[in-house]
Amino acid sequence: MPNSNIRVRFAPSPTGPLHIGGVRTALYNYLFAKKTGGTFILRIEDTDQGRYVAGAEDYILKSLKWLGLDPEEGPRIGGEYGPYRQSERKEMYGKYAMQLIENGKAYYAFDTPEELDAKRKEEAAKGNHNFRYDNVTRNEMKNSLTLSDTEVEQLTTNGNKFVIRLKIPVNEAVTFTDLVREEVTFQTNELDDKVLLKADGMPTYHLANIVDDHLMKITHVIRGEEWLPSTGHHILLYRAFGWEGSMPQFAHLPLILKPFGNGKLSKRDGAKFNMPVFPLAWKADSEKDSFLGFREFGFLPEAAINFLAFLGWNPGTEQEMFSLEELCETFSIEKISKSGARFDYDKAKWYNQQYVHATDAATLAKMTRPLVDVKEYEVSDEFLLSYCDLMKDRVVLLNDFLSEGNYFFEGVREYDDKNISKRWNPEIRRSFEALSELINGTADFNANSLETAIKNFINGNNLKMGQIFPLLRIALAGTMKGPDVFRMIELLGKTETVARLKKAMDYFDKI
RNA sequence: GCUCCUAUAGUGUAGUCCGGUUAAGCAUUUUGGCUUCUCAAGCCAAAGACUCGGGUUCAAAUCCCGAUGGGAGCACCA
Repeated sequence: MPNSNIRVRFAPSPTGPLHIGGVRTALYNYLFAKKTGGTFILRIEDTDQGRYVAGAEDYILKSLKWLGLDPEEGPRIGGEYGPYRQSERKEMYGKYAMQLIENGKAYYAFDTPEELDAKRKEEAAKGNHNFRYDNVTRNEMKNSLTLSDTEVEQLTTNGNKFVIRLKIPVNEAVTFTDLVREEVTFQTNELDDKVLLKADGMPTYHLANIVDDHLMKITHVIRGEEWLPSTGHHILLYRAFGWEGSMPQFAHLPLILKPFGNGKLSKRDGAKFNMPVFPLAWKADSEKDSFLGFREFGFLPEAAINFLAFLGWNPGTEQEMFSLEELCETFSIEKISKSGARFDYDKAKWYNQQYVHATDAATLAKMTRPLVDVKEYEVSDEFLLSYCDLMKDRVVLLNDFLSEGNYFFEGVREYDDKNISKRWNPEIRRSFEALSELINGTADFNANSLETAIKNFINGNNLKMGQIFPLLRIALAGTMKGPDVFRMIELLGKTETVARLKKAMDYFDKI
């Protein structure tokens, strides 16, 4: 149960997969709610029927779930302020729009999209490239301000199409205090008469958003900076409704910028730079509209959260690792930075590595299991557990568990020829044969006793470590890289180790 | 073009409100070293920044003004 009246909402539009900027907005809303003992609400803003994408709502819910950002109210969850899908609230918006018509804060407009388009082109031809439907131009357009009552009467009945526009007052200043940007001012003369209710009877974002935030008793609107320019309209709307007294406070978040070059991070940047910009995979009809997510790239949700939290916020201390719970305790809007943050994929990977290192092998094994199964490797849980324990220090992304030690699962596919030919000779071959015997004869088959036995063997035969270990490693793994050889041998097991040695010796002879 | 927002190393940021004890801290990245059978990890070290120009002041990254750069918005999309 919430123990404060603070209510925040995350209000995505189901037009496709939720990008990472949206996820961060959700995160900050969630953190603020938790920090203040308030309520985190999910509202689906699906007022544009043309842009609705099936599966998008599902995707949003799944993404929040994966990240652990569970809304307390929302579609499929319920709550006392529902419904939480705007398409299901359609009737209310019309009613509120009418209220503004009646008190003179809004008016009917009958200009068709085609007419408006033509008007814009006409103005552009005259050199005026920013035609606005505003407190000047509305006097020469087709609307209830310029037409006679009878004409308006006719045009609004009999199923004629019209929109309702907000009547922006002339020559006023709208000032508000943004929680991250301090005082922001807009001149009403610069604001256009936004459409509130579309010809299809659906509200635009502006109307639906204000009505719902009011009805849902939202106290703080935490959203992306792209909304800052329309906040003037929103405040005017609150005023028009007479709701200014209970208007929520605004906090506009800095944008997430492209990792390289200019502009804000876009969904195409993921494919372009081979990095995830969505939480989960999204499958579309076409290849180019399908994307992998943080999860598929091998990120732990905790790491994604920690990384995202620090993109535009920091606690002001030197602590960098924060669990979701710790973030809930530490988060504060005052610490949000004002300027856009570049998407730093290196830092994201670093966070993941830290989390992988801090996670116990059993948990990692559980997460690696599906990856192993996809590859159709047949390995026991016990093997996978030891494997994860052995390899986790050299893993950055979960998928590295496969690539870094693929030789464990599929045997050696390729030997490092160059490093073999430098070292291999008949004398060493005899040592290897003896070594193979030794390993085969080791009763207590574990890394420690193997180490003692093998080192004794090397010393006892006047050999040097450098003559044996590199070749031994290549024989078992194909490469000079990898974890502790003795632990490798232990994990491979006696039979497999001896078999690999035999195969390797035959191969080495041929180089 | 117009409106609004913003400006500390390659990147993310601390410090800016309440000017001096910090010729700027942390992390990442890069480079080098230690460790080690190798590769990682870990540890140590190095490199690297107050956008510019004016002012105010004994003193400015910090206050004021201007310029420049960057970003967003300007739909019957959200």
